[in-house]
Amino acid sequence: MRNSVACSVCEVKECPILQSCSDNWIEKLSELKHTSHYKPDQNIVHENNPVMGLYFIYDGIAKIFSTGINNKTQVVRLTKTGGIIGHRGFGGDKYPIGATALTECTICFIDNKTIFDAFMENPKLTFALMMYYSKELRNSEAKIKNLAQMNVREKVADGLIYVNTIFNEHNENNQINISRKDLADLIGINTEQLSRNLSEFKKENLIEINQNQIELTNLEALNNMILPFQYIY
Amino acid sequence: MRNSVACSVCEVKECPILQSCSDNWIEKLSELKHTSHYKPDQNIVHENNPVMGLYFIYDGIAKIFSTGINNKTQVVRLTKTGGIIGHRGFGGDKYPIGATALTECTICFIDNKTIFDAFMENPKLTFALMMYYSKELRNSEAKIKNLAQMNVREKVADGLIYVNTIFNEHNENNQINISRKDLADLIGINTEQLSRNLSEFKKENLIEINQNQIELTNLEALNNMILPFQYIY
DNA sequence: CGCGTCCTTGAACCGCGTCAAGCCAGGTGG
DNA sequence: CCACCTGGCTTGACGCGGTTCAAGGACGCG
Repeated sequence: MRNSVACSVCEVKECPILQSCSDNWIEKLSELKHTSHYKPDQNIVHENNPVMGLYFIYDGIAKIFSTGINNKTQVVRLTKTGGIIGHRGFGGDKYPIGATALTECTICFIDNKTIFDAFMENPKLTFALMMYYSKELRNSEAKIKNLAQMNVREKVADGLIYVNTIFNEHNENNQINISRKDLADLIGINTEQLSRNLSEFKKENLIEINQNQIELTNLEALNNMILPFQYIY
Repeated sequence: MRNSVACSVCEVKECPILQSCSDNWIEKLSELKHTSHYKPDQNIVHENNPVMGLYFIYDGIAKIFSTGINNKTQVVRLTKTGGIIGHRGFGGDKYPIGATALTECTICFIDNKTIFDAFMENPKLTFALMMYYSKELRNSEAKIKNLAQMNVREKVADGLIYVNTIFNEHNENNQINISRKDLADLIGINTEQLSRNLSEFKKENLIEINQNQIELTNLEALNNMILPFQYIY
């Protein structure tokens, strides 16, 4: 179930948050953690399950969602290598969200007690996680404003760019591999509107579609579309 | 500019977050902090100003907002006694939001360096603030789902209840004193729709309006209206 | 009294969600 | 190999909800 200690240490050190710990705590965490692999579409966290601890993503991309009235899903965000899942539930008793793998994922789980002890003895760890929260909160509130003020066309452009930053951090090829449903749930619109707008974008040569996979061929134009929203916080 | 030490200590201790510090740090903070008073409508934090530190609300209610495209304001949340302003900017270089007093406010400011040192020497303080972030994040994401899934009528009910929890924590009289504009900006709709829906609520005896001040006379009915959204995270 | 600000109400327009049908690719079984 | 089914994607038509525009009322202030 758990890898050799040497390898585990290496893994913990690769997590930007966890490496804020002191050396002896990194070793400790490497022994106490629990690493698992997930296949695409596999469930990582079930909605409303009791909070058991935190999940640190070593590798892969996952969607975080929450199910609303009449089973309408809202994809809250995507998260990937270096990200955390379950921190929202921290301080509450149930995970307010569910998480599902979008790609192959390697994820490390650390239980409540262990992580709590680590916090108390590693101020830098707590501080690092606090900074993570701070960033998440800014993102979340930016999203509130976007949802409230953008029209559908702008939301689609915004969503495409967002997904692209997750899938192609270093602008590899600007291809994104995500289902229309997930994309629509992320943007907060229905799949039909999404389809319509993607078709328009295609006509305008902003994107290309090959067997349902979207390629952003004119990222700049998409960016310009949402520019007015970007720098006004 | 600063009160007697004794009184200051007392103030710091009254802040639920700050009292997580060790005794000597509480004294230290009492000396280094900077307390100010604000009148209604007075600005506390300007949007896009550089981040100088954190504001802890000793007393009063403030609105946190951010200005979007063509000066459309989004009121992100209200905050009151015991709350924090500016924590969103922490880790960034500019405050992503602005803050304005709604009532008379007493607010204590602690600069970046001081609070950072406090974090490093008081794990419990960092942890307490992290929990505060965690809660804020849950609220923020609940709001995302509400904005995406509620219709206007439900949004108004939700907004009224929210404002009431801020103004009347202990169900004093269920009267809320906030302008239509602020309420509309908080809910994410325009003032006209707000007016219409308030008029409807009035007809249905859910609220009463006396010289523009709203009283929630049937809180239960309002709660039932948004019940389906409440327990589904 | 006149003016400005905030709130309310009405009417018209239109963006977006919903419903319905068609398309396409992949999988299964005869 | 073809027939059929299924699930995801696309496109069109329609109607409702909500935004916008415009005008009028209530109230405070000089």
